[in-house]
Amino acid sequence: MGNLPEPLAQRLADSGLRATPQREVVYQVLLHKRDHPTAEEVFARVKTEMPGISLATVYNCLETLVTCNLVRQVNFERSPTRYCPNLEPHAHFHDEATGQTHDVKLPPAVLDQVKAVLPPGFDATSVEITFRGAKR
Amino acid sequence: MGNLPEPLAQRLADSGLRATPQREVVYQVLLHKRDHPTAEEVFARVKTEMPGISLATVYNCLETLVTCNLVRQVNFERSPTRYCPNLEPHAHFHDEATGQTHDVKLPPAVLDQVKAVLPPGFDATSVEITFRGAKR
DNA sequence: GGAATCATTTAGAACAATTCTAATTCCTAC
DNA sequence: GTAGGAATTAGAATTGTTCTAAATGATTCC
Repeated sequence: MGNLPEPLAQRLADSGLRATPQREVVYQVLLHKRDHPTAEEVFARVKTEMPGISLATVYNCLETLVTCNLVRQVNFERSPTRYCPNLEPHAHFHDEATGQTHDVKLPPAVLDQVKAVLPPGFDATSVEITFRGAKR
Repeated sequence: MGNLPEPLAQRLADSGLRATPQREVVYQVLLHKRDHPTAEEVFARVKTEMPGISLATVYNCLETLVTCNLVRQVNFERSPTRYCPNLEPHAHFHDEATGQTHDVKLPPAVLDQVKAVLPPGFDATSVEITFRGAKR
């Protein structure tokens, strides 16, 4: 609602951006109910407080918050699905410079360690590990 | 888990499906150049051998191969991007029954172990770990 | 061997999520 | 206050994928 937890204005300013009402409301909505909403869901929630806001603005604000490192996108970037016939357990390394995806061998011990972070009651059928970065 | 062409007919039969020329060519194309192609790229490659094939069929074949566990999709399921204001290092657990996404705490030691699987020359700026399964 | 049945393929339309465009409004500095 | 950049907006456009309905192909069962 009205009050912003100050990181927002500060972080935006650091990036040379303004703290607008729309950005504040979008950020508040994300902080308020942390159920990993989609852009459409954020839009619906924001509209109850700011009925005039547009979907495009919600997308813009989300993008801004992501670039300020205040918010993470879970399903990362929107690119076509890729297919891989390698059935061994492996991670993927996505080279942001070239757009190429490389397989990275995943030792069973590491995979076990990763699976062990799940609290009781969480039964995973699959794990996906994806790195992004640049390859020399 | 060999990569010979033979498993194809067998795996398909196991699932009550037929080994059609289209499915064979799509699978061959994936085996032949393992650069994680998109559906469009597969389509382009397959057309050189089977000019009449349609894009819809390529999508169908890829889906079939995925359900037979002969191929993995890298960018997983096609659903809207989700946003998360939790900036602590954490993994995500996607509950396939409810569609909900939960944060899972990621101890620094595990994160370090995971980062250590990268061969020299791979500089990662981020890692994303996603589980899928069901929560009791 | 021929009809009945079912799987598969196909072209194109439909769809959903997102991004783009161009016009407008809003700030912030001079 | 006015110029200039930043942000917002509605709606169109784009992209990747799925759906639909018709045509084709393979199997089964007499």
